[in-house]
Amino acid sequence: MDHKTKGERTRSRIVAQAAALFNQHGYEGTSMQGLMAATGLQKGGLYRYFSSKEALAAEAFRHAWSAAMAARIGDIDAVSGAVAKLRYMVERFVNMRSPVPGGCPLMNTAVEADDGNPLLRGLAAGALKEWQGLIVEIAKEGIATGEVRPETDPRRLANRIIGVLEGALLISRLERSRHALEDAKLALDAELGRIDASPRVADAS
Amino acid sequence: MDHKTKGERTRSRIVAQAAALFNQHGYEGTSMQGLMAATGLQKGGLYRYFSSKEALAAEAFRHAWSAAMAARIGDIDAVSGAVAKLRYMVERFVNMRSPVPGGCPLMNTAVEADDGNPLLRGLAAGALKEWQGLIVEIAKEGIATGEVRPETDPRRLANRIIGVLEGALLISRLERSRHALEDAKLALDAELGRIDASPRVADAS
Amino acid sequence: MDHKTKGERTRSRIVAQAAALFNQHGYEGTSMQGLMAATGLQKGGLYRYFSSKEALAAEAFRHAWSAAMAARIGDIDAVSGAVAKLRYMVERFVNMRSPVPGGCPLMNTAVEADDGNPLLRGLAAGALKEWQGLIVEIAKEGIATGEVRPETDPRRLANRIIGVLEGALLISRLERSRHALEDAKLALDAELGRIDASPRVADAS
Amino acid sequence: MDHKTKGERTRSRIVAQAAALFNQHGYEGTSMQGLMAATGLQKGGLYRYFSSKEALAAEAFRHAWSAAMAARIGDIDAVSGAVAKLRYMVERFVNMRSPVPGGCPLMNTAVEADDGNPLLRGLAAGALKEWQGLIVEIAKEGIATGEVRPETDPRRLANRIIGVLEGALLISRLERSRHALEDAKLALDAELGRIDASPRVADAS
DNA sequence: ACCTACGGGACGTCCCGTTTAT
DNA sequence: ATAAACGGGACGTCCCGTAGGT
Repeated sequence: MDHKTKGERTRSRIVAQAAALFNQHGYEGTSMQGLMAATGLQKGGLYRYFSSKEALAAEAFRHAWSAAMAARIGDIDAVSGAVAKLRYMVERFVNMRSPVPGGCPLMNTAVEADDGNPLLRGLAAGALKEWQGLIVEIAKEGIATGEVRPETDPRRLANRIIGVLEGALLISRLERSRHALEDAKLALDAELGRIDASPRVADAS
Repeated sequence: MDHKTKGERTRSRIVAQAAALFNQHGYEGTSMQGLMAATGLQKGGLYRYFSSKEALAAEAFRHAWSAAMAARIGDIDAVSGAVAKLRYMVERFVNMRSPVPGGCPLMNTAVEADDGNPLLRGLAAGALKEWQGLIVEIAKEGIATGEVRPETDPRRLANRIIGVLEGALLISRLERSRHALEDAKLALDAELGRIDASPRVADAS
Repeated sequence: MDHKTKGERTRSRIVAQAAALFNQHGYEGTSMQGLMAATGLQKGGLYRYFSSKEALAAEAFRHAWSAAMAARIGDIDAVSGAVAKLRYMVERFVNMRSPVPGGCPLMNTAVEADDGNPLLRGLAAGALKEWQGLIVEIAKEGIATGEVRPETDPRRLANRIIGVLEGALLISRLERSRHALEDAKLALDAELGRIDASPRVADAS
Repeated sequence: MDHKTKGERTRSRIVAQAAALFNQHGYEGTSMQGLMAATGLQKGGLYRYFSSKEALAAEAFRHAWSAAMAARIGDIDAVSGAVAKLRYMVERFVNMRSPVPGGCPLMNTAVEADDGNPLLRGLAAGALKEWQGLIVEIAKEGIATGEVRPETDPRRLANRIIGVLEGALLISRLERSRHALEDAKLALDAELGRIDASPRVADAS
């Protein structure tokens, strides 16, 4: 089925291994030497597939971001209801450990590249847009079906969720404790309850 | 009279100028050469005051963090009332431009140092604690005076405020727009309203 | 075909450019920084080819000395007759401008290295020997062919020529005038006439 | 009689000791540290007497040069006859060991300062002029008294003597042998014989 | 005249990212 | 895909000459 040539497999492997390094140590903090050690290839081998360290970093970011998004989305299509979908997403973010070591690639890349590398900055900006779009889409659908209060601003909601999660993640990383993340989940759950337009018996109790 | 020696003045100047560089480009992304250019000193001048790049970075972080905290605290003592103090703090965070270019030193350092430099990581962790402590103190006082609802958890409140602000800042930097920050202010104001135990006519309506 | 690798070309270029600097400013007076500026290379580039400043200075001296000797020898093989050869050599010394700026590498290096750097001193001593040897060879041949008076001491003759030329060069440099050198040529020509054993009509008059 | 204050004596001592260092290692090759060690004073002590390293080097050169000249002149006034005076001078140059270690200060300074330090170069040029002037004076007197052939050019004679001596000294230093100097003496003696206008019985034989 | 403070800039080592040859 | 060549530039140590304070 997915017949990949040997080269393609090697390339994928490099990207995955590079993603872990870049996400942990940053672009500047990752050396070709480190990449060689991690991939088991020589410099020439790496340059055969990627024209520069930056090109590899870009690819690695794309990889890390899809992996992160996949982990956060999970099997969301199987969840019914807009608010439930959003709760599901929050829950995944809080409880899944990062599929790529080093924390959230979006935060990592945004922070390092903000005053420097424009290519990576652009990729991070795009990633943010993608994540926002996803939430906006769900919210819009919820409004359309009447499940979500119509006065809800989907874009603001997206930024709210993303901001609260990323902020909590920052604190959690620094404290090496999950408390902040779990508190954030509680808060977001409450907030999502407030935009829920469907009558719930349980909540009233 | 605070007679500073020439050396002390030079040292302070180095720290301030280094703080800007480190905060913008990160520890790895800042070179001694860049520091030399920014300070107008040569190697000898720099290493006379700091035993290593890391030592200078540490001092620069402390400087950047005090500056950031000072900007966020402003004249908070002149504000009366716990909730008002917190609102004031949020307002400063959202509306002050960073006193040190490159954004929030806490976020920058935390992200870069998390999987690497332990010294800087420690400083960032300490900075977070300091900020949390400040908020906790205010909240506790508010509870003591009866101004703040007694069921409020000061620590959670602190993380909530910090997390929301930092998360919104991340988005704002990536979007190069103040919207996310301003939305965060609105949300936090509302939330602070909810922990306010003092009877307000306006709120009742 | 003499395919030089890129590195070999770079190396040669460094040596030639370094020779000019060292010959003008001496070993102590030449800095790696100056060499970097002159060659357009950075530390890494220089130290790839030479293990130390001293090693580079040694190579540069060898280069400067060959260039100086080549200039002084010129097309001496085309000149017939021992005395004529010597006159030719003197004439070249007096009239050629130094192929490497900064004057005679032998004098420069000898003076600076005499009470210091033994490596360079040794090279200078070797260079002197080489020059002496050249003159001695010519003189011996002249004696063998009967062209030069048999009582001539080749070694003394060599020192005489070299000493007079170098001494005159020293004065010329200090006076920034060619007079001393030209007077030295006149004197040496007369002296060479006196060791000439071949019957000359002109001389007899 | 020559009551010097303590300070004046210290100053003279510094100059004498510095002269030895500068003459051996050159201006660049001599460090303040070395001067401290040689004089037994601290930096502050040195700077009390001389405003800079260069100023001290200048003074040191003047001292070294007078010492050298004094050694070469010796008790020349007691020698009668211009040619005899010149022979005497040559003899002193060849046989006296340098009163300041490191060889002839004129050659040393001229070579190092030629493409660099203008102050020292100027002093060396002045020293050469002084030496030339001395010889010129003697030659002129000789011509006036009829002892020296009238067609002799005093200036050329001076350069001839100085050049031959300095050239021979250069070779001698490099060979660590007195041969070149002694050969130079022989040659100069012969040459001085040739400008001698007074009838000599011995020469005629 | 000592001693320390001050900032400059020397030389050197090591590793970086890239290119090339094979 | 390896491995060596290439040149860039990082950080660091040490000593330099000078200035002040005591």
